Amino acid sequence: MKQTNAIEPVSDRLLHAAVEVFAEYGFRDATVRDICSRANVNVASVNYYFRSKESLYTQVLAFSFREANRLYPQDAFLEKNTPSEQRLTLFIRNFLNKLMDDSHLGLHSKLITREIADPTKALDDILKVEIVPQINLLEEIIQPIIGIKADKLTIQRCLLGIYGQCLMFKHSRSIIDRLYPELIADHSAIETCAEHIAQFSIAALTQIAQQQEKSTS
Amino acid sequence: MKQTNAIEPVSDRLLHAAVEVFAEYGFRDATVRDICSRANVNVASVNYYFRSKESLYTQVLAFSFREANRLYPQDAFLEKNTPSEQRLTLFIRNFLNKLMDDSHLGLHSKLITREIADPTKALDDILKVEIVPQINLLEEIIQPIIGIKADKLTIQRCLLGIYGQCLMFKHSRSIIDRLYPELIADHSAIETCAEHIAQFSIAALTQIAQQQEKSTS
DNA sequence: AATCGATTAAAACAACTGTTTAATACGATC
DNA sequence: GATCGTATTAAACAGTTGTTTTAATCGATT
Repeated sequence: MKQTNAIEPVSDRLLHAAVEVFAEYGFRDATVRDICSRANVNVASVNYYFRSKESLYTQVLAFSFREANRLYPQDAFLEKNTPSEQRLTLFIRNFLNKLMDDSHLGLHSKLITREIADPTKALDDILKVEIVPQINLLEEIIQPIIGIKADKLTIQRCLLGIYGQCLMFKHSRSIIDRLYPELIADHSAIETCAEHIAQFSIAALTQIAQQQEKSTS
Repeated sequence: MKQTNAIEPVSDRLLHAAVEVFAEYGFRDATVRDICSRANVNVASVNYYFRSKESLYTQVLAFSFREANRLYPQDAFLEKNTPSEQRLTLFIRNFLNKLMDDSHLGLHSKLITREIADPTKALDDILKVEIVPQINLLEEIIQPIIGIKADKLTIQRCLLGIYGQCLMFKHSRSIIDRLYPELIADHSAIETCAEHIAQFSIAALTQIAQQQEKSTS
C-alpha cells in the first residue's frame, strides 16, 4: 500500500517532480512541500536526499541540461562544410524547437530562461557550461556571412539580435499566447517562425556585410 | 523628530518605495515590510492607505506607466509624413532608451518586463493599455516598408522579431552584463545598439518586401 | 531471531509572510 | 480646552516557508 510509482527510487521521483515545480514557479516560489507531494514522498525527503532546496535546484538544472542535449542534439549544424546560411537556419530551428518544447521533460528551457530573467547563484555555472559554448557556435556560423571585416561589437550585436528574436517566443510567451496564438499553434507553425527568423537574419547580415564592404574599400 | 523626508505625504513615500522594491524583486518576492522600512513608515500603513499589497501593486504599475510616458513621449515618430525608415529608427531608439533607463523613476520597464515574464492578474490591463497600442503603432510604421502584399502572420512575425531584438537587452540583461558589458556601457553605446537594430530590421524588411514582390508578380 | 544501518514518517522548529487589532498621538473644530 | 475624526504605532494574528528532530519501520546480515 505504499507503491503506485514505486518502481522509481525516491530520489528520482523527487528530481522529476522538482523539474516540473521549479519550471512552473521558479526557484523562489517553488515550495518543497509541493515538490514532495507531487513525488508522493515525505517533506523531509528533500533534505535527506539532497541536503537542501538549493542543492536540489542545481541538480535539477544539471539534469535538465542533459535531457535537452539528448532531445535536441546539435550535430546537424556542426559540420563546417555545409553552407553557412543553411547552418544558421538549422541552428535557429533547433533552438526555437528547444525553447518551445512544453513536453514533460522539455521544461529545460523554461528553467534556463527563468534563471536568465531572475538569476540565482546557479547562473554563472549555466553561462559557462551551457550558454557561452552555444554563443560561440553561433558566432562561428554567422562569421562567414557577415564577412571578416566586421568589428567585434557589431558581431556581438548581431548575435544578440538573433538570440533576441528566438528568445522573444519564450520570454514573452504570455503576450504571444494572448495576441498571436496562431503563430505558435502547432509544430509546423513554429517551424515557420524559425524559417522566418532565419531569413530575416540572413537578409540583415548580408546587407551589413555589403555595407562593410563598401565603407572599407 | 519624525520628519526626515516628511515633506512628502506617507502614501507618496510608500508608492515611490514600492516602485523600487517591486521592480527589484517582483510582486511575489517583494515584502510589505521592505517597502515600509524604505519609506520609513509603519508596517500597517500599506493596508491602511492601499487596502492590500496587491492593490498597491496595481497602483504602482499605473503610476509607473504615467512616468514612462512622460519621460519618453512618443510624439517624435507619430507624424505620418516622415519617412517610414526614420520613424522606425526613432521608435526603436525611444523603446530601447526606455528599456535601459535604470534611473530612479525609470524602473517602469523593469516592472513591465517582470510582469510579462511572470504574469500576475495585472497583465491583461497592461496589455490593453500599454502594449497593444504600442504594437499597433509599430505595425503602422513597418507596414509601408514591408509592402501591402505581406500577409498578416508575416507582419506579426516581423513585429515580434523587432520587439525581440529590443527586449533581449532587458530580459537577458544578466547575460549581457556578464558577456558583453561594453555594449551597454553608456548612453551612446546604447544609442549605437538602437541604430544597429534599426538597420538590421530595415534591411530584413526590405528584403522580405522584395521577395513578396517577386512571388506574387 | 537478533542486530544494525538505511529509509520513512509525523511532528515540531524558527523565521518570515500579509494582515488585523487595539491603543495611542495628533490637529482641527466647536 | 474638550471632542472628534484622522493618522500612527507596537503588538499580535494566522498562515506558510525550509529545515530539523525524534521515533518508527524496513531489509539484509549475522
